[in-house]
Amino acid sequence: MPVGKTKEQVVQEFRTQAIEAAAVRVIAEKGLAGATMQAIADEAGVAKGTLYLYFESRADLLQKAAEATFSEIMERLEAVFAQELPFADKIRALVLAQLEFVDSHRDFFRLYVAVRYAGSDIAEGSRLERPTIRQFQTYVRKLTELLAGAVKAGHLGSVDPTKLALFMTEGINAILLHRLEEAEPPEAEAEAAWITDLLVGCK
Amino acid sequence: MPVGKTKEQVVQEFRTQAIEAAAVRVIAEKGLAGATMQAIADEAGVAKGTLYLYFESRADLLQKAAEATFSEIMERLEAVFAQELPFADKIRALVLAQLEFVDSHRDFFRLYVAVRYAGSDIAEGSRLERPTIRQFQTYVRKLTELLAGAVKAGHLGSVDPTKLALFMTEGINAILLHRLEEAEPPEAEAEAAWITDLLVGCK
Amino acid sequence: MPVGKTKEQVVQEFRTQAIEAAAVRVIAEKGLAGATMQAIADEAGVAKGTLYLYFESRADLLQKAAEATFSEIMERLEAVFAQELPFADKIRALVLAQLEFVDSHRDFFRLYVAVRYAGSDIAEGSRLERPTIRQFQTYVRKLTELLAGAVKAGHLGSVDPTKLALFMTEGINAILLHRLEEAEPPEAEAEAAWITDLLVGCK
Amino acid sequence: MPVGKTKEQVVQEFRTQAIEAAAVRVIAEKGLAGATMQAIADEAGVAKGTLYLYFESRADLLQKAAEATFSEIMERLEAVFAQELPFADKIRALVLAQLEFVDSHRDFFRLYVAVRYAGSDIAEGSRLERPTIRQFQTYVRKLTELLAGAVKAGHLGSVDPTKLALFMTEGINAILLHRLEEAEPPEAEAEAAWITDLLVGCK
DNA sequence: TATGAATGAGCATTCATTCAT
DNA sequence: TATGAATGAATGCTCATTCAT
Repeated sequence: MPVGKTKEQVVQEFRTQAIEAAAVRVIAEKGLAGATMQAIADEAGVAKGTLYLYFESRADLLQKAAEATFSEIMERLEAVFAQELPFADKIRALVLAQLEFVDSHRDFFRLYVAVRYAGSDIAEGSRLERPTIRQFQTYVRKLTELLAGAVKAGHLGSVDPTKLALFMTEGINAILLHRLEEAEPPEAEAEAAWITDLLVGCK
Repeated sequence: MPVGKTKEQVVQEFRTQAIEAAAVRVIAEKGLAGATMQAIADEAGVAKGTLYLYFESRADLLQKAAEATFSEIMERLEAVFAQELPFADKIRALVLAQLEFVDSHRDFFRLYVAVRYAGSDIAEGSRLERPTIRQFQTYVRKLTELLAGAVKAGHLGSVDPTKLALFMTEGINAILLHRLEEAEPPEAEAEAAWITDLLVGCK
Repeated sequence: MPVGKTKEQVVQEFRTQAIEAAAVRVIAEKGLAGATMQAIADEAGVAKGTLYLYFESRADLLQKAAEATFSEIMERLEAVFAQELPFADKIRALVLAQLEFVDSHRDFFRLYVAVRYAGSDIAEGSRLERPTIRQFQTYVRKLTELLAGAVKAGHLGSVDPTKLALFMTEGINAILLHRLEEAEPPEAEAEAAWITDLLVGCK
Repeated sequence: MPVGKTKEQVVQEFRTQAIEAAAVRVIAEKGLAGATMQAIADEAGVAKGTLYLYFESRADLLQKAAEATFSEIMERLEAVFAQELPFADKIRALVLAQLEFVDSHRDFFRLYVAVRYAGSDIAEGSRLERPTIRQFQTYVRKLTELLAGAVKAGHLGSVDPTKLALFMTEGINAILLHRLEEAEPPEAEAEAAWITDLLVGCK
């Protein structure tokens, strides 16, 4: 196994991640418009030109930074989906996973919002592929399947599972955003509980 | 009665509104970053300099455009709040009002999102007042009061009404956004019905 | 004599002078760059467009305003030149006239300076004729003649009278500028006396 | 010793001076209002954006350009002040230094005048420090001290030394300006001689 | 590979000038 | 004659991107 090559790849990957993380921090602090290449380079402790060795353009960098961060939370959610759990417990676990992630990654949300809602301000038009959105859609699809199963099993009244999935997702986001502004947010578990009750307590 | 003066005011107001509407369309089409003064002027069919006769700056224009659009929907929602209606019907009416507004103002949402989530990219820092956000908060407060009453009256399980209000609001937004992308969205009434059931069917 | 015509001319002239005076005040207060057409129109209490009924362009307006103000002081100096006076007394009278004019027209100097030193910022290139400079040159010429006579008569050492005239003129300006910044400038007579002594006391 | 660092500093300083020199030439040719960033960049043979790598703003650039040029002549004058010379010779040497400087820096005067008289058109209000004016005042103060000593020693009649210093300075400027327009100006020495006689020959 | 000086297209904003009323 | 809304060229400035070192 060619160790040199591997070492290079490791370095490459490390740099890439460090820059993406820097971008996330800058967006969190200064907003999307404040996330200039210079600001990101400064935060990452590299020169402006270096960014172009790892990313094609600003849009590409922001895109990938978003992707990376999304991947992190998606991984956790996938883990929950993979567990064998009763429906209500699964919902609660999903909500909890999101709450905990946001609690420990307060920077993340600004980026989330930037990508989710100002997408075309990042990627020129809707020309570029938006893997981030695809990740989001994957999540929604899985949630939809979960809900569809629950409807069939009689755990839920008969609603369009896709729409309920969307409704839930954004509703949870609202709570996440609200938590970010609360001085002392309640325990994540308690919060997950009432949200679950709201959704699952309905017949 | 100074008729001349009135005429001027009418023209002034007309122009102001036309420019605001143009801004909303541009934001809808090109995003916040694409809403340059030139683009807005072109869309409005006036010269760039003319914008500055009616607005102090780009931030002011975007702010006012957002305000104006928000005011339109808030008016409808206020009307619903003012009606004497059973709780469930009121919720349904609120949801319906939002659905109908978005159905007939497809441009609106991009602006809504821009203001709600990228606010600081419009107004430098939080220096400028953000009346739009205040309007939004007014709505949330009224909804909160409505929900608090319902909790007290036993129509709802015991949840934090503020959080439920936020949850509902964003959940509804998700459905609104989804409708925008649907080729043939279902009847607004049907949609309002299941959302209401979801929220109110819980005990 | 066609009275109507005359009346119109009187109004025309009155307006012209009022606008020129407004321009002088604005320059005094805000500097040359701050003397926009709008600012001048506001100060004059007329609409922006009206300025173009009396002047061809901003350059023309500023030019004429300068001319008018220069004419005022030139008139006084001409009167002194016309008097029959011994050399030293004439010099003293000239200095005194300038001191008194500046004392009572504090706005004037800013304009003087603007025209004298930033000429090409008023008139595009040096394309436009500069009557103001001509007025200034007329004054210098007359002073030169006076000095030439004094040299011939032995009242002065043998210097180039043109250069002495320029030297005097700017030297006096320095004193005028300095007076503008003094809280309680000395009597104009006293000032005129030492300046005259300086120039005439030389053999 | 970090040679690399030094090299960078040298380049930095060289560029800075080249741009300042370009600014001086543009002001000399087109006046203050014509000295746009584009014009200065063109004259310097760099792109517009490059100017902002070396100067914070247009005001900063013009300010520093003025400062640099002023420093050059001030250095020469300081050298004269530092010499042990009889009063009259010192005056003559000061006048001569100014004449020679202007003879070899014909562009300078337009800038001098711009800074001296239109200062507030360069720096918004009196917000920015005006080191240039301070340099000028330093010169006037030193000259004032020299003159005060001469009055005490009986070389001059009893005049206010400050005012005489101002008078001299501007008077000399007039001669400098006049020289600029003369096709074949006389020897600088001869000119310095009569000016000195004028000032010192008075008792 | 890493740098950061240089570039220049693009932006918000101002203001002299025009012209329909 | 007087107005001031409309215009758009021009300005100072920013920042994504390139490239010589």
